Amino acid sequence: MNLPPLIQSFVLHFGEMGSRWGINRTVGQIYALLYVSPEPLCAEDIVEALGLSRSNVSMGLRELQAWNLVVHKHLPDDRRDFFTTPDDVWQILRTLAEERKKREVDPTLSVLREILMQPAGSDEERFAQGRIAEMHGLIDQLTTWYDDVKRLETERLANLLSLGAKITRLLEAKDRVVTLGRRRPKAAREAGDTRADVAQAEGE
Amino acid sequence: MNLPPLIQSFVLHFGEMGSRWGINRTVGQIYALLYVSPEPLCAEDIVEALGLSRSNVSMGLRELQAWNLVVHKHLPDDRRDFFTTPDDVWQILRTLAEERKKREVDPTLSVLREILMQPAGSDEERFAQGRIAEMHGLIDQLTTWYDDVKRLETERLANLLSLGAKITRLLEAKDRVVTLGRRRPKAAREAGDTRADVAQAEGE
DNA sequence: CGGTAATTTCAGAAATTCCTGAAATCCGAG
DNA sequence: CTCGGATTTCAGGAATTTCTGAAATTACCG
Repeated sequence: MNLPPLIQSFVLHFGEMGSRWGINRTVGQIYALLYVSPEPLCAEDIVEALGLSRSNVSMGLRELQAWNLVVHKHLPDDRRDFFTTPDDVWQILRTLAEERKKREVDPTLSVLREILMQPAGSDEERFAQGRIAEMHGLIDQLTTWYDDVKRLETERLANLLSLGAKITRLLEAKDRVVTLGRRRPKAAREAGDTRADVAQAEGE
Repeated sequence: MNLPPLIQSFVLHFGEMGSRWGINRTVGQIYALLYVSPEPLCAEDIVEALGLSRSNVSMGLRELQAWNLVVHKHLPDDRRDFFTTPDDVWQILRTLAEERKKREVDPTLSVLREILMQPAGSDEERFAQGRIAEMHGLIDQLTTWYDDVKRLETERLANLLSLGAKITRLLEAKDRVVTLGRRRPKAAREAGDTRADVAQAEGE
């Protein structure tokens, strides 16, 4: 590996973390390298920087493409493929979440639903179904929330997070806030909420 | 493996998912089994149900204990160790999040901070530091939000999630809502927010 | 068409992770 | 202290995952 020490630490740590989250270490390293590079890189650049075999880099890039994590660029008058990451880290996070949902969460939900449809032949099985239903409910709520939030642009998403704290305090102070907007007609919501709406909804 | 088919599918799927998220397959299976069992199980029960070696089960349970994911029970007049999972799935999720934060997220933040402290010797390194700073910012915001939310009891956490959707609409309609409470003195915040506070803060 | 450079494929080697059985340790009871 | 059941440890074998080099494929160019 032939990199400035500062970049090398990042690449190595990122690879390490990747492998703890089920992502192949070298794929993580490739991503980290692309992430911190000012210009798009071609496969050969990556081979030189990380000291991997050409074929390994090829497989890694293909993996990253399959995850939509990488942007493919063509320079004019150059047949090589160049790659970068998106500029916006929030966008990267969204993509990662989306892909993992598609590959792992959604299939899990349908497996759980299938299990819940099966007839239980014993108390043991009935109990298990109860537990599985709880888990299904949890995942379902989380994904519903996620579906809601994922479309937000970066800036709004960041805002929502920093707001999270304050909403928390509201909830602690006053349970009824959760009825916010729940019984108001669709048309009114689409017209845009205002501070008055908030106060009104809370007061219901 | 010697289990009712319904439970077996769950255990197998859970093990499979575990392994995709960096958790050893059999550890995942052990957890799944404990999760759906109405009574605490001892190591020998697990050996029989899953067909693993006794030592493997021992290592798996120790791993789960290290992650705080398992509840240790002692029955009177029985020297064996029995294990269950917490009843509340949200609590399980919290524990999982907490442990992963401790082991992976926090160390990552400090590695990134360290990298950001180093003097950059080239433009390349300076650029990389900029990117790393963005990533640090992202993780930092997420963990701040998480620290805020993690203390919520189960019911409130569920409420917050279902609220997420509606807050989103507020944000879309009206940016200014994000100033909510931002410039109010600490004492006022600790006294607990009220609707009037919200309206006042927004009006600033 | 060849020629050439880039990329991909894939069988097997290398590395890593996981699992096991045998032995060691622990611990309460007698 | 000794016995016996429960649990843990750990070296090495098994299984899985990752990586590589050689060969194949692709695609552009003259």
